[in-house]
Amino acid sequence: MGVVETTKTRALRRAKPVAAPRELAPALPLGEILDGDCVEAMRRLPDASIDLVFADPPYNLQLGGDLNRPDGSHVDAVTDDWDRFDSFKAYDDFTRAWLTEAKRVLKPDGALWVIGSYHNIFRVGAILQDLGFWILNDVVWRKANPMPNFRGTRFTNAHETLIWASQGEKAKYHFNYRAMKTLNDELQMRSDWVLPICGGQERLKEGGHKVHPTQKPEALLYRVLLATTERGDVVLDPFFGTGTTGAVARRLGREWIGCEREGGYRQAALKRIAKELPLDESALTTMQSRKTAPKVAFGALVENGYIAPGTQVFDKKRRWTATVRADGSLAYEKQVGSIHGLGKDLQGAPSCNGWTFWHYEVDGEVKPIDAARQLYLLATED
Amino acid sequence: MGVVETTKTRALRRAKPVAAPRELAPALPLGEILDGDCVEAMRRLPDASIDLVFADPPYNLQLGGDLNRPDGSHVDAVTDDWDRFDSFKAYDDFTRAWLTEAKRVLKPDGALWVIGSYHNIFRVGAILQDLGFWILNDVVWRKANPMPNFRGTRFTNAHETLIWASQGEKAKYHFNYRAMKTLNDELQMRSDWVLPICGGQERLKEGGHKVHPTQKPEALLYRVLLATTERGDVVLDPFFGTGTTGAVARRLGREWIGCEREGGYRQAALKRIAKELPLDESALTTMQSRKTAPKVAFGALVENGYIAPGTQVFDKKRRWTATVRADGSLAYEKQVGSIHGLGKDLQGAPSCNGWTFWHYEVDGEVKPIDAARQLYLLATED
DNA sequence: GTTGTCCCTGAATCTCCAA
DNA sequence: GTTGGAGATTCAGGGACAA
Repeated sequence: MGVVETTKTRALRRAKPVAAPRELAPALPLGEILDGDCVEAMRRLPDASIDLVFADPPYNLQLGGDLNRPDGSHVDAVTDDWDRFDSFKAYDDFTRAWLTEAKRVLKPDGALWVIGSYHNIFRVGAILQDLGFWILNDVVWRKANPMPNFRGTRFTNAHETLIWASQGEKAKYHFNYRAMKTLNDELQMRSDWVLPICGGQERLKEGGHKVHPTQKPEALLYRVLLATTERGDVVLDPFFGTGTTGAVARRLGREWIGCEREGGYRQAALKRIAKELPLDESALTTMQSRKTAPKVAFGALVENGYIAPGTQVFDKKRRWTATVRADGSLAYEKQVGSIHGLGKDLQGAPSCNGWTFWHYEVDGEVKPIDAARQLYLLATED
Repeated sequence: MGVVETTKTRALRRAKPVAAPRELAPALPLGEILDGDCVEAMRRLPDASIDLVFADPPYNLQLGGDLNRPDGSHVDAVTDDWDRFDSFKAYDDFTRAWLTEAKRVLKPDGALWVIGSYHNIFRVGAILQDLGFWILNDVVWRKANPMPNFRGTRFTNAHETLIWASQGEKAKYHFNYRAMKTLNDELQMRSDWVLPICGGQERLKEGGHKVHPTQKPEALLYRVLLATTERGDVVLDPFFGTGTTGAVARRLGREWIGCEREGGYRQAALKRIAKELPLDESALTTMQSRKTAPKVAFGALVENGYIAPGTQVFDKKRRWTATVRADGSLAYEKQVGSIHGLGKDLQGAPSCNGWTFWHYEVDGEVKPIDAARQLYLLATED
């Protein structure tokens, strides 16, 4: 077992040139959504060709009748055929089949993420252990705004579980420890992540109705991909849906491949991903060493979309204009640092409050980045 | 399936008199720690005799010392050269054995809690589903102060997972919804609980060393028992350790039975529990949900003068104003019905809680008619 | 522009009891 | 076993619209 830390050597070896990624992997259908059953689709991929599998399989919810809110309104539940299985046995067979293919296509140092709820995650976890995957962490997505339990019969089901696993006990894997620590205010990133559910502008809708019943928030994929892939890595999502994985992969400069049976989802995903703009190089370079680490949770603003990676920030007199990078660090020419550290260095000052020093434009207005922090604090207040 | 709420009837039926609990359940070794292997020990208990099982099973898959096969034979020490199949197989057999006994001794409306980490919880969860247990919630214990990941190779493992399950899909179970809501500042209790790990005064030590490596915090058991048992219920802990379950059960006026092989743990547990003082009756009275309060017919309020016949009642927006009739029915134009039925019909809703839907004026103030019921309940208590 | 209110919605295994 | 009536039950965020 062992972590392959992000090193320049490794980045050079693994990262595919942005200009011509296909030259190094001619057989891979990068940026394509494979039609049909995911097991069959994965069979078309070569062995040991994928860096990361992210899977959001059907949960097998086994819902009973209708459910109404106390105000009488009806809850729009997941009733799709793709979530129905005849028995645990049928679900287990299905799970074993797709996990087996996932294991085959993954590189020896590749990794797997699966997300699920208590309906399915225990079965998935046990089966992936049986297949030889080695669990590295289980991660809890604590929903900031879950649906309540309307009848007062149980605890509010306020979280979902992700499993992160390597190819085996002795297998290598990739973990961007520094980037995670930077993102988490210089504290180690924990196994519980508080993130809002997918709604608002981010939620894909057509004719006023949600396109997909279980669209995942981009912030979740953002953290997964930033934590466990490098630029140019190939990410496979066997249950692509409306393409959250593809959209975030493209934004972060990762290659992606999807599998999806439903034509409607495929169309929506392609349209969505086409609109996504890859971040530029300097925004994507994440922290490599302790020395350059920012000391604040500026990264959380970036992760949650309050400040986009690539945003230009500048001091009030516009003497310096720096670029926001994906992990919340800033880059100015060849200098890199936290919002505080870089501001201090550029001014040659003994210290600097980056929150008030750096500004950005929002809706044509210049504001200190502290304004974004205030918005974030308001939104995440307990 | 269904929640059996705390009713006076049920409390009377279930609760054993504090003075002489054994008279009603002479065969149960209440307040005792059974020696030996937990499966064998549980075999000594009668069918359908236990209200709640709380289990904190061993999960070190590399230690065979805790493993016995279902036939009673001992599993040899697990060493590195064991292949993973044998290791998982042995753990699964062990898990199936104790869960099978747990299911047998539980009453039809009893429930099971298990706590574990990613090493074992997926196997335990899948097996208990296979045995017919019905998962009600998975609950995340989010540790306020987890041990950091010293080597920076993974996410800080900052949580453990609990599974709460009933005897089956259609089985009844007990959930003190109102008590949980009260405990959580009048918001529904969620499936993620933030609690500190066990340390300080609470942590049992002997000669400066902790007595048990995985002693659970009492706050965790407190919440579990308060949420899913009543006073006088019998709680069984098959992996008793140093007796956190017994200590909290005693404090909360629940009966307990433990199983523990290690004499040292048994001694420490008995000593600890003896020091525990049961809370007095008034401290143990928890918030009752409306469901569990004695039922009051709206007609009784009219009959007793809390609402006069002829009173005008209306919804919050005053879309409809109805008249209270002498028998407790409501009349709106040509429609007549109960407080619930008429509210439902007028709104065209699938259902309606008339107590909160209808309002009336009292002393110039608009109040829901539920206010009158509260007054009535106060006046007729005991 | 700002504040307040109303309305809608989200992977949900969501009632009990008598007849 | 089923059926029907009585009765109990919700949190946070976003968008639209009014004041």
